[in-house]
Formats: sequence, structure tokens, C-alpha cells
Amino acid sequence: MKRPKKQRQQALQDSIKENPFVTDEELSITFDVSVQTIRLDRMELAIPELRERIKHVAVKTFEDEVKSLPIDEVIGEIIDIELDKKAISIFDVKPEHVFQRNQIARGHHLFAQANSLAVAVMNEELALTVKSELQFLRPVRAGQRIVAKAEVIDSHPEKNRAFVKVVSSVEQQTVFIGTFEMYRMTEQSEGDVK
Amino acid sequence: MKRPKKQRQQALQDSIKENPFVTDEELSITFDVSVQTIRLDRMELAIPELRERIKHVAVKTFEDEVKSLPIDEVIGEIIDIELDKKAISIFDVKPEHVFQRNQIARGHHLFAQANSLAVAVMNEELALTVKSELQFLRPVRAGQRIVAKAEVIDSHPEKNRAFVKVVSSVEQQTVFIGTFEMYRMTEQSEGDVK
DNA sequence: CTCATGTTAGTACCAAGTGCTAATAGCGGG
DNA sequence: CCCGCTATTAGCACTTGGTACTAACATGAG
Repeated sequence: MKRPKKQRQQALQDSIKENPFVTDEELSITFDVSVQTIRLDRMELAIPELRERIKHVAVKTFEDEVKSLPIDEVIGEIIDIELDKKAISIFDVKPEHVFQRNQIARGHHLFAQANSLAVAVMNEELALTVKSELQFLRPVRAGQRIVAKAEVIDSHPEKNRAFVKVVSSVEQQTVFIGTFEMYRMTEQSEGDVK
Repeated sequence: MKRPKKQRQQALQDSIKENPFVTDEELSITFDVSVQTIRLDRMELAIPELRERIKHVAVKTFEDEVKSLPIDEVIGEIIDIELDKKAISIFDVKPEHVFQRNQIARGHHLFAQANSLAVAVMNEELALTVKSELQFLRPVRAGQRIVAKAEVIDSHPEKNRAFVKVVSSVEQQTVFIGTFEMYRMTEQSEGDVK
């Protein structure tokens, strides 16, 4: 016997979780037991067969395909935009965005919303953040909706620079202020931020 | 003949696209032709069989499932920590962290790593970011490893405040500098950041 | 020694196909 | 009316990755 049953089953569970696309035969090789043993293990652990596992993953994604698309590019949903001038986005704070201990939203989510918005408000898609100053004025909690307003306050197209100020608030109360110095990338200068 | 072949094939294509989980037999019933005809149609249209279609959907979702995770807990892996003094974390930039257009890492990932580290280096888990100043010095690309070093530069335990400086670099070159003013939350003061 | 547990082997069967051959239906042209 | 063509249908062997079940065997504990 290599390792007791329990350990193998634990490992089995983990490795299927990590890669649901593995067949019983492949598993039997990696654990150096027979295919039947793998099947018995799966039964005891109530792990469905390969096809059912794959189907499960597929159905899940198919169902929230609509959900996952908009979240991809910009953090938060842009509800109004006037290129090179101003933009507004909203972001609903959910349980996964907060510290478990105190239910307060992690700073990087506020930053991500503001920064994404600053990038979006710049006319070109090729904008990078160079510098920024942030103030986290009040804690935000799960269930609250953050409204971020971005405004281009100073634009120097000749120098490929612009300054964007973002103010985020929850129910009229300002919770976050950020100023961003943005760099407008051109085709030639790509990657040469100094 | 019900409807010419062409129309059936068009409809077939549409209905598989809409619901990839349909079997040939089910299709043969809805189009009132034999299973073999459906198979021939699929071949002409180069549509894979049910299992392959499902697998395709599953693989797709599985791939961007990994995408949605990283902004979750601590960003980057902490490899050294001395509470209240300093800490180091590494973060491998992957394709999902960069802008598609120019392959440059999005600012909020660098911020997230630095901010997480700043929170972690504080002795208590109940630390919040109050203010911060960031400089994005050089663009970081997919495949590169960011090493972030955090240092507590000024601590005022009596005022529940501390300043943390984080310097991130890729292959000895500094790419990002951030200073964070942190607020140390106590049980009583919870949520009363002013 | 016997019994329980764990493991392996083997068989029949299933779903949802592929690949192939062959038969048939329907229609148009000459 | 028969020829040829396309489209359709049928049938069979085979594949993957299993389930369900039975039987054999090994090993260690009581």
C-alpha cells in the first residue's frame, strides 16, 4: 500500500477540483491504483463522472455568461461618459469585496473603480496611470453602491499628459478622492513611459 | 420535403448556438428528419458533437474563472514578513492582468499588491488605508514578476496611524512606488474613520 | 482461523457519438 | 420512360468514458 485510502481520497478530491477534466484512467495512473479503485473512491466521495463534471462547469458558465462580460474591462459600470471631459460609474460592493473581519471594502476595489474610470474617460484606449494621490475618507460596506465621478481637470495633449480627478460617494457622502496623472500613449511611444 | 436543406442547416446552426446542450436525436425530432441527416448536416457545417461542444463551453469558463479570482484575498504571495517593520511579496503578471491592446499591466493590480502588503505588514488585521500616493514609473508586462517591498517608515501607535512605503520592482528596476497612510482599527473605534 | 476492509479484475451495458456502406426517394432532363 | 443526381435514411462496427454488478484476492486484526 502506498498511502492509506484517506489520504488518496483527499488528494483525489483536490486534484479533481483543480482540474475537473481528468479521466478516471489518468487518475489511476497518477495515484498508482486501478481504475476501479478510483471509481470506488469517487462513489464514496460522491464525485460525478467526467462528463457530468464538465457539463456542470459548462452550464454554470453558460448561465452567467451575461454577467461575466461587462465586469471584464472596466471595474464598475459606466453610466455616463463624455470623452476627455467627465464620466460616471457605479460599483456595487458585494461580500467578496470586503474584509471578513469588519465588512469594510478593501481599498483596491475603490481604487480599481476610480482608476478604470480615469482610463476610460481619456479619449484613447491607450492610457496609463503615471501618478496618483488617494484619500480614503470613509469606510464603505457590503451592500452599498459607490458612485464615482471622474473629471478631466487639466489636459496637455501636446505632452501626452492629463490630470483626472475622481470623487466617489455613497449616498451623497464622499468616501474617496483620487487624482490621477494620466499618460496618453501613442503608437510610437508605446511602452516608453519615463 | 419540409424545407430545403439550406434553411434547415441555418436553423440547425442557430439552435445549436443558442443551446449547445442539445443531442442529435433531439434535433432530429425538432427538425423532423433522421438522426443521420442531422449528423451529415453537422459535418457539412463543421459543428462538433455534443460532448465536444459542452467541453468547449466548460474550458472557456474554467479559463476565465481563474481570471475573476485574483482580486480576491491578498494579491501576490507574501514571502517574508516582519510585523510592524517590513514585508515582501511577489506577484506574477499574467495575461489576464494586462490591457489587451498593449500588454501593459493595469494599474489596479500593482496597487492591489502594494495595498494588500501594506495592510498585511500592520500588526493587526484591522488596518485600513486612509491616504496614499502612487507613482507608476515603468510599465509592467505579462510574464514579469513584481517584487514588492513594504516598510513601515513612521508609526504612531497612540494615534492609531502608521505610514508604509512600498517599492515594487521587476528585475531590480523600480516600477512602482507607493506611500500609504494606514489607520489601525481598534475594537471600539471600528468604522469611525474621520 | 475467520472476518472485515481494501483493492483489483472482468463482464454486461449505456449514451452519444464517428465512420462507413448501402438502400431508397424524389425529381428533372433528355 | 429510364438515367442520373441529390438528399435522406438505415444499419453495422467501433469509440470513450463511464455505471452496475459480481467475483477473486490480499492483508491485517481479533
